[in-house]
Order: sequence, then C-alpha cells, then structure tokens
Amino acid sequence: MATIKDVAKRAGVGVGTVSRVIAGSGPVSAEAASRVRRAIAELRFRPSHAARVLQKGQSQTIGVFVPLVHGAFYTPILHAIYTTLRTYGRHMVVDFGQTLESERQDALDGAEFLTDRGCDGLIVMGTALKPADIEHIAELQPKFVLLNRCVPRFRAQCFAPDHQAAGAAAARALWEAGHRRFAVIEGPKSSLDNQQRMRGFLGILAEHGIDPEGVPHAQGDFSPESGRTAAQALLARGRMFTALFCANDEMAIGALAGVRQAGLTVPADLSVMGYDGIDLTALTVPPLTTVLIPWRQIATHALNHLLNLCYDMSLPVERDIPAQVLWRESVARLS
Amino acid sequence: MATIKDVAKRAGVGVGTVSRVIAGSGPVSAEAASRVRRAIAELRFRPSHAARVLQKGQSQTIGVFVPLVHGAFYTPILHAIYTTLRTYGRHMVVDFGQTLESERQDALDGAEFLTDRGCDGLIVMGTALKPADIEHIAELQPKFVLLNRCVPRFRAQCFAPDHQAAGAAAARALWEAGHRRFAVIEGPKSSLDNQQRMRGFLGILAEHGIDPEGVPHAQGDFSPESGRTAAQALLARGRMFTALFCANDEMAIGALAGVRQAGLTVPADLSVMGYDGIDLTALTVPPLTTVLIPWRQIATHALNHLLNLCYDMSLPVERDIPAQVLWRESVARLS
DNA sequence: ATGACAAGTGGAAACGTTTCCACTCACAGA
DNA sequence: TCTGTGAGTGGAAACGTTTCCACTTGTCAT
Repeated sequence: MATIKDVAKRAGVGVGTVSRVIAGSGPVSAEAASRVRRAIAELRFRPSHAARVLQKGQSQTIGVFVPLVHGAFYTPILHAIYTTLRTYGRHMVVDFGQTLESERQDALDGAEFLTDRGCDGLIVMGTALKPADIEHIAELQPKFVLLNRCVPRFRAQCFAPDHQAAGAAAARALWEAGHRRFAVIEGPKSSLDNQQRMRGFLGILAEHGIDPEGVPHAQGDFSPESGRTAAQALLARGRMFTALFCANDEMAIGALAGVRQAGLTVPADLSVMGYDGIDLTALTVPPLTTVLIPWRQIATHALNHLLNLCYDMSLPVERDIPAQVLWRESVARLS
Repeated sequence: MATIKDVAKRAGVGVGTVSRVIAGSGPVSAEAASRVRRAIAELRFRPSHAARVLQKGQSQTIGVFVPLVHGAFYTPILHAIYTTLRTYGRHMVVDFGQTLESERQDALDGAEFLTDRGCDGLIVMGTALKPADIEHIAELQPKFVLLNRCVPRFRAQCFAPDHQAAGAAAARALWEAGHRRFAVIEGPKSSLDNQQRMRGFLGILAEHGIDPEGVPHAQGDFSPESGRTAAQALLARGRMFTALFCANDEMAIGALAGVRQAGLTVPADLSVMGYDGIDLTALTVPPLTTVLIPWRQIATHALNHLLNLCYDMSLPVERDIPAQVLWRESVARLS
C-alpha cells in the first residue's frame, strides 16, 4: 500500500503539502496540487484511517449500540440514524446485543468496543440499563446519548417517548370504542419501558373502576412467537375479554396468529392492539390498530443532539414528540 | 487517557514488558506481570485500537456489507455472522446500502469504508454487482467472500443458493398440489437472483406446456408494500389464476394483505407462495407456504471460508445446502 | 573456572498520518 | 534599497502501539 511519503516523492513535494491537498487545509499552489492529485491517482493511494485516528484523535464516526439486530423494531431506527449521518458526511459503526437478557452486559461491551474504535460519540439504546451502567458508559465516552431510557443524572442526553402517556392513550382508545373487558401481553420484566406503558394502560382502566390485578396478563419477550404463545395461553384460560393489548407490535402480530389458531377471528371475536407502529402493522391480516411511537424522529433528534456535542454543530433538537393511536381494523368498535 | 508508557513508568518496567503482558506473548516474570496488571487497573488503561492497527496491520475485524438495514431479510443473516464471529473472538463492522437501486455504488463505497477501517476481510452481499464491481472490491481487499452472488473469476469465494433449483421446486410443489393457472410477483430487474428463481419457476411450467409469456406477472421491489400493490394490480386484471408465486416472503406478506383488500380469502380463493423462509412466515394469517433457503447456514459457511482465508484457520466449509419447500396453509391442495 | 544457553528485560525503530515551525520567495510600500 | 507581509513549502515531532535486538542475569554441564 502506498503511503503519503510515496505520494510526496512521486509528486516531488513534501509530505506536508500532500496532507494539505488531501485535507484542503492551508495554502497550496495549483500546480503542486495537481501534481499531488495525479500521484495519488497513479499510486491508488488511500490514507490510512488508523494513522489518522491515532494522530487526530477523531474519526468522524458515531457508534451505535442496539440490543438486537434481528426483528423489525431496531433496524428502521438504525436506518434513520444512518441516513442522517451520511448527509453530514459522518460515518456509523454499529454494535449489537445478543439477547434481551444479556442486554446490560452487551451494552457495556458495546460501549467499550465502539469507544475503542475511536467513535467520537455514542448512541446507546436499551431499557434494562441501570444508572451504574450508564455512569460506566459516561466514563468511557462522555459524549453519548441514551435512546429509550431516561436517568436524572444525564437528563439532557436522554431521548425517550412518554410511554406512560402512550399506554394511557391506548387504553382510552379501547375504552371509547366500547371495550370493557381487557387482557394484556407484557414484555419482559427487565424492560423499563414495558413497565411504563403498562402502568399508563392499567392506570386508565383503574380510573374507570377496573382493578388492574383482575386483568388477565401473559408475558412475552417482544418476539412474534412469544406473542403467539402468550395469546394462546390467555385464551386457554377462557375468553373473558374483548380486547387484547400487546406491549409491542411484534407480539401483537404473533397474537394475531395465536388467536386464529384458537379458531377465533380478529376483530369479530376479539380485538387486538399493538404498540410502536412498525411498518408491517399496515399489512397484517387484519391490519393492526396500534400506538404509533415516532421512533425515527426521536432517534434523529437524539442524533442531532449528539452531533452538536461532538462536532460543535447547532442542529435543532426537539423532545416530546407525541405518540398517536393508529386506527385500523384489528379493533372492533362495540359501541 | 493513559498510554502504555504511563503504565510502564508506574509499574517500573519497560514498555516492551507491558506489551508482552497485555498480549501474553514472550516471557515475563510473575512479579513484573502482576505489577503491570495493577498499574493497568489503577490507570484504567485501555490500549489504543488505532495504534494497534497501525502497527500490526490487523484488526481482528471482519467487515460486512448488506444492501439494506431495514426489512426482515438481511438482519437474521447479520445476526448469524455476528454470533459466529464472537465465538472466535473476532469483531464485526457493518455497512449498509441505502436503496436497492443504489446497491452497486453503495457496495463499492461500503467496501472502501470497511477496508479503510482496517477490516481483515469482507463479506459482501448483493445481487446487482457486475463483474467489474467485484474486481474493484478484490483490488481493495483480496480477502473477501460474496454472498448471494456468483462470478466465475472468484468462484471459490462465492456462496449462493441454487435459486433456479429452488424456483423449480416451488413450481413443482404448486403443480403437484393441483394448480394449473399461475401468476408471479417478481423482484426488481437488477436482482440477478430474482431472475434465476423466476427462470427455475417458469421452466417447470414450460415443461408442463405452459407458455411463460402467458403467465401474468407484476413487479415489486422486495418490500411488503410493493407486494401488496402488485397483488392488487394482478387481481385488477381479472382473477385468471389459482396460485400466486412471489419472489420473496416480504412481498408475499404484502400480497396476503392485497388479496384480502380485494375481498378474497387465502387460500380458499387464491393460493400464495413465498420465497426465502423468513421467520415471520410462520405467523402470518394464514401461515405462508414458502421455499426455505438456508440463508443462515450459507452465511456461516461463507464466513468460515473467509476466516480460513484471513486467519489461517481450517473451519469446515460446505456449499450446496439444499433449499426445501415449507408447506403451510396459504396454498390450497386442489387435487 | 568456563562456556553455553535460556529467561527476563529495556528501549529504539517503525507503522502512516497531521501539525507546527522555520524557511524561501515575490511583491508592495516606504 | 530596504523592510514587512503573506503565500507556498519541506520536514521534524508526535500520536500509541508492537517488534526486534541487545543486554544482563542465573543455571547447568563441562
């Protein structure tokens, strides 16, 4: 591989000049510049990224950690971040967790990995992170934002939807449609955002005099398959409800399959409601009513904040983008 | 940030000794080793990845390019690669394309990006790549494997399923179930693997005396939404077929929705068949009959080959893992 | 005693950049 | 003619590792 010295020699200039041509910094005569550019082309010279990072201590790269690769939830967010980053000429390196159970350790490892790679800033997703974990991340790389997790200590760096309000909105929509008997499929206990939306949902029911303890619930792990089995388990106990609220869309999609396997039809026999608003919900059979969380926007604003932090930019940063209920066919209007 | 020199000073040894302790190479007395380890812990020393790569010319990292992030197809493959890599203590850096149309340029850019980052080897997915593109990649980084694309020049580095055989298997299954009138939803023209499976599919029909030209077909872009509109377009021309074959599962999922919107029921009125065997097909309504392509295994074997290339390992490498038809409920047996 | 050899060690050189400083011109103003 | 200025330039130093070579010790066989 050709180095900057080879280029300098071939162009008959010093290394400083070559560097200036490449970076576009400092003054270079037009004649020298063109000789350098030719030499670069002839030698197929590509600057060594490692040497650059070592020297400059900057890599123009943002590191992103997401708890899972597979599944339909995280990748659109990744895509939004990636697209934005490209428009600013920056790069992205991603690290993934393995399972939801190992999320905490994975996130810590991921933060180490990404920091070691010279990332100028970090975006960390995950709701199972304890405050101590976040302190640890902050120590590794103070320039970071948290997605879907909020801790007081780093409030300014936290970007998360109001899950409790969104859960409440779901309950209100169902109630207004005439539903009075409910069941829920929860996400994993470790997921703080799951707890929040369930609190919001059950809180509204309580306002209407329904004891949260009396609401049948099953637990899944956010995967479609877990939604299917949870729905079947719920139905096996007897059909004591008209509306089934799921903690995320993927489980709701599984629930749709589970309900069908139980010989029931959605929404004639049972209504199903999801949460998140992933694209696929528009194309299920029947199309899924869900709560649209503006994940892409939230991620973009989190990224903007991080870019401001890392590169002294002044991109607009908005918080509190509201969720909204997406009415489709999987919920019957009983009234 | 503490450097190796700081550690050496604090431990009262030379930098060489510290390096040997960290790498576990060369002889070090137990006493010196423990002093070094303590100094490392006290100073919270983390070796600079950039300096290492610069010095060693190796990064223990494999770069992966996939044409798209979002969508359900690529991420399980990514997950499989990632998991395998971790078991060998290696890392992964991913780069993504933006759209299917820009795949060629994206792949080239991706290969540059990943090579610059010091990746020891590359896995490149994408079926739109021309031989010249691949030459270009080979020049950048000779240690690479191609996933889902085959060119004679680099035969040993190519890992792809036999799409033609798999397409033929789909047609045979449909024929044996008694179907005689067909329609297809194709993928984009630029996708070579789409062409292959269609050739396989239509070839079998031709063997049974059906003129491929007479088979109604619509075109999608592999996305669910495009499958929905394609199905509707096909149906709008009149229901002249009993079985609809889709070039991938995501379009098939969309087709399911499209058929429903047209007021028809799957499989009573119309059978739908997918291709790929993504996990979600087990949970659609109705569950989707599809051709299971062993993507995870293919990816793993491609990775094994690459690891052998990069790190002188001797992992087993298998090719020609057969596809198989996954019978579910979306296809009616007419006979 | 002497030589051979291995274990253990320190530090210089090298990896390929960027940055900074010192230097040379050419030219304008006095 | 001299002086100041700024454009243009070359090259040394620095970034933080690994590797290699040279050196000191200690042990063992002769």
